[in-house]
Amino acid sequence: MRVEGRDRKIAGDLLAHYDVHARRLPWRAPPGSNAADPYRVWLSEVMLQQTTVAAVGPYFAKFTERWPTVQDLAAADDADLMAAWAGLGYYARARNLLACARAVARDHGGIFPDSEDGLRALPGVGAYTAAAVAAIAFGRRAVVVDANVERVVARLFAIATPLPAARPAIREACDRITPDARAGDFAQAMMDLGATICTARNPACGICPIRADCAAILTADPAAFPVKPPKKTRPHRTGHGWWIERDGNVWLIRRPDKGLLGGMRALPSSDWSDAPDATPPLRAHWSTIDEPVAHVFTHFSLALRVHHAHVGAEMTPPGAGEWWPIDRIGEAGLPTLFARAADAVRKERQANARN
DNA sequence: TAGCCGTGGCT
DNA sequence: TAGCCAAGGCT
Repeated sequence: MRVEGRDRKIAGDLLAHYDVHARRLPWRAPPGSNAADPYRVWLSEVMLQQTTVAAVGPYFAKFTERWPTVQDLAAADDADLMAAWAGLGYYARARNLLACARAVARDHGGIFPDSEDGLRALPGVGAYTAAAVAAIAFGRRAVVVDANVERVVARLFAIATPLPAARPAIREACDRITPDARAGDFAQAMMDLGATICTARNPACGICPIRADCAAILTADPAAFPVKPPKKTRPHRTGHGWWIERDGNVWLIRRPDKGLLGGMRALPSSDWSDAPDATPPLRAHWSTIDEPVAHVFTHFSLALRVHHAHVGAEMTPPGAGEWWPIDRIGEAGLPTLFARAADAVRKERQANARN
């Protein structure tokens, strides 16, 4: 697609602004250098999927220190990697991250493919991530459309069609304004703009570097773009979690790879339904913590009732699992729901000790 | 294709 | 406070 006229001006103005105001982020090459490491770009892009820059920061630092190259990551132990990801959410990303690193190491000699198509074929790399890595790490011209770009473009051209029907038009418009040179900087500039100025709520149109070319700013409510469909209400569910303790250890299981919190260490638990099975996994003298652990997932909220019991040295719970030292529970890599459950047990323990 | 899949911060 | 939102991918 040719870039000309107004479209060329938009990219020029945005890049000029970016040259001065680009956010300094750990996964970005220093200004003026072309040293973007594909491994770090890919890792950051996966971590940033549906996740804020602030949340990613410490995880990116931890991962790149522990696994500096894609070969190091490919050689990682599955459980170690899942534990390192614990708390960041969307755990399929971590499973795909490992599968992708191993594919790059095994099938590509440890070198990331430098084309969108090649990247797109890797596990966990979709249209957005393939375009972003191709542009940012390899300087390819690629049309990079994430939620930021979607918002910026929808406003720039006052696209009134509701999402997701507007996506083809948004992508076409983004293609038109994407320059042949510096496509990676352009993509990052668009995302910076969406994150800091053209925000979802209360956009700072007064300081926007491309406000002169924005159609939405001429409307009564620029923030009304893009038009979004109504959201469905989130159902509430309940469940039961079981803290089984023996000799200073707690019984942890590994959840199935697919589904909620897939592949993560966890307490044994019921399903999350309106009428969860409250049958304990073994016979013991059970106590129940008064206050359920409240947790909100993407598509439902949960109240987890936490039960705890001690068992004898001869007792092993049914199913696969491991005894984990309670004083090192922080290293188990529990997802947030179960980390909170463990915390609730610890607090109850302390309260009882005072009585 | 629309539902599934985490978490924490902000308003 | 309850909902909204964040550099999406998979099925």
